[in-house]
Amino acid sequence: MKDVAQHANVSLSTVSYVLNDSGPVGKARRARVLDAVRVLGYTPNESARRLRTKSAATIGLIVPDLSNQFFALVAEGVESAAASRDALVVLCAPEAIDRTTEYYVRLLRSQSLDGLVYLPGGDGMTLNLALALAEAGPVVMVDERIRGFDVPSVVADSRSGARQIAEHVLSQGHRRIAIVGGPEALWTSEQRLAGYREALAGFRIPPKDVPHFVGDHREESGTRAAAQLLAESGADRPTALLCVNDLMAMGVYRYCREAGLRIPEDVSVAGFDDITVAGLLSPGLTTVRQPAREMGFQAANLLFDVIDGREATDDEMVLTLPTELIRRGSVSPPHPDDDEAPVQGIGA
Amino acid sequence: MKDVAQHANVSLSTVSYVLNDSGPVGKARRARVLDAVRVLGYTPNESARRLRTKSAATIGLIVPDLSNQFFALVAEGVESAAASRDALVVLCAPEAIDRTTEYYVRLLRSQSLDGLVYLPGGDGMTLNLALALAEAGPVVMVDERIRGFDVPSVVADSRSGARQIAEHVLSQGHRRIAIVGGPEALWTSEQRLAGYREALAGFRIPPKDVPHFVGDHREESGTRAAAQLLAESGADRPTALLCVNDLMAMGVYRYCREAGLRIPEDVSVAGFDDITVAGLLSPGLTTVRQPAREMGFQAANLLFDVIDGREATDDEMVLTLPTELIRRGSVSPPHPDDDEAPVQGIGA
DNA sequence: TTGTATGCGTTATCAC
DNA sequence: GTGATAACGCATACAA
Repeated sequence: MKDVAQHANVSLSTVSYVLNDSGPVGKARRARVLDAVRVLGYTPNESARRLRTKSAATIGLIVPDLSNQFFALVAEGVESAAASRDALVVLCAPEAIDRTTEYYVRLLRSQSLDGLVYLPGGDGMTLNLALALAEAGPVVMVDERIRGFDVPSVVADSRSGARQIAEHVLSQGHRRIAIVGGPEALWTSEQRLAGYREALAGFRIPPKDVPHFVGDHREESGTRAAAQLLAESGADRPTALLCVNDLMAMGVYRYCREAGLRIPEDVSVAGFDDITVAGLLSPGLTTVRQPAREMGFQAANLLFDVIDGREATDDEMVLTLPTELIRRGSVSPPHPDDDEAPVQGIGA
Repeated sequence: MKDVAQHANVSLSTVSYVLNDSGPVGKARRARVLDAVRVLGYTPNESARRLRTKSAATIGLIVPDLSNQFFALVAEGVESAAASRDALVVLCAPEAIDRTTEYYVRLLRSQSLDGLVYLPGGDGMTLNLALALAEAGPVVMVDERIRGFDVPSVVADSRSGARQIAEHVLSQGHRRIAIVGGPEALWTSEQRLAGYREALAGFRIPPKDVPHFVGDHREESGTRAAAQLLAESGADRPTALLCVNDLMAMGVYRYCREAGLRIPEDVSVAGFDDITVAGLLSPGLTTVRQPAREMGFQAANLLFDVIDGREATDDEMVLTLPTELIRRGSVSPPHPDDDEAPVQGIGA
């Protein structure tokens, strides 16, 4: 920068002025400076700028698991929003190494990140973490909320989505339903459960009659769920499985394939998320679409608003994006005559 | 830090010394400093440190598309390696906004990133970009290489993987094969093509007899490929499709489903990557597994080696990880009697 | 409108 | 062993 000033015969401040037009400067001089910048191939040193301004034009993104396409899409949305504002995104995928709350707080402070987009994973400790984080700097949450602690957040309308898909399943005639849920601490798990239950209640089915498996959102956990819920092949076996995400529904598919159960003839399956594969499974997975990329995008924008002081930080600001029921082949009316028991009857 | 020094009754240099043990310091004083750090909750200012040391403990990751699970896994690997060395990863997903070569160069320089892991996408301009980048700082490539310009890179053994899967298909009896390729500029496309051709040559099938569609690695492109390659239902219609990645194979599945073609009865399909969904499709997709996470991990480690001067930067250092053929249901012997023409014959 | 001077929080080079 | 002190590259209050 010194060189630039010299090359343009101006002082350092003048250069600084034109670079951030933070001060008035004559046309001629400005041109000279710009020229010098180009000629010398000058690139401002962001580290110095940060040190001086305390702001980094950089946000952090905490995401549990990039191999889950839903999360990956949220990440893309965040990146995209950041990019459109020339901000950087530093990626934190805690899955690999175990990071402590302290780690993130230090990250936020020591790197002088402007803020954090926080997409809580499956584990616990989210509350403490969020608390500590929000204290250390601006934080907005995506896809999840934490009860009792209101940071701004953008979520999808899980509850209504869950209600819709459950109603769809019920309206097909299913009455023996089981739920493959997510980690109990999560707001989304709770919301979707609530949505399911609303629908169930509408059909006068008491919660006690609805088995509930607690999964962890991963495929393998869906397989375990199916193994447990579909094990007994008696008349009590559920005819439909409501899964709180597509990955676990895929796990159910896997189990069914291995167990020789047909979808949807033997059991109907419903998912949540509408990740790409949902449409490619056979049969296609009936699910609820969440606008993943959009959620990430909005979340980042919200964060920038908070950072720029356009929103009150401690406001209980929550953006709820609409979900959409996607009907495909994995849900059909139940076929009682395909159940083992009746089959025996026929055989007799 | 000043506060810490004061609280511990030592000078700033002493504090600095204990914090990076970059100098000898008495036990008592060291203890006092550490204590003060804890009490005051001191967090070093990384911006200042960077300014001073010119090193950021931060690398950049350029990745084309996070919604492709293969890329997402590579990203996870990179993140994981970085995390284990307490380094940060800034994410760049160029898909969203169009970034110029210049942008990345400036990124590398102005943010004083220590280096870049570069995973080229589908588009062109990779050569110029890589050139400019490598000039601006340490760069290692993952999954791809650029001919004529040797930066260190870690790749999977695409060629041998492609040969294996093609041989598998051929050994099932297929002779009318078509290829769903990737962007022609990419090294992987070329390698896989070469692998296919080696196998084909082994079975005395001239390249001219093998239709070749140029895709872009995205699912939709696979659908188009299938539409084109499988359009004519005559005796010339290929009985097997070799796809250079799973996403496009999924596109083929989609086309087949909509066109009423059965897999593998009417057409066998082979993929590449072995992303999660490959095993969940019906029938399972026969494909070649690439160690995606491992590739990212190794790439980041290689980058750190280069940064730390443990490897010659301009060395043609390339790490080739093994691939593995995964046989599932999407490839079976051809069923000539299922072809339309013979069917007519039978009907007559 | 433009230049000068100071400080941001660290590290590193010296003397002590 | 330890402590002053000078950069690092930039932004800005203030003087000119």
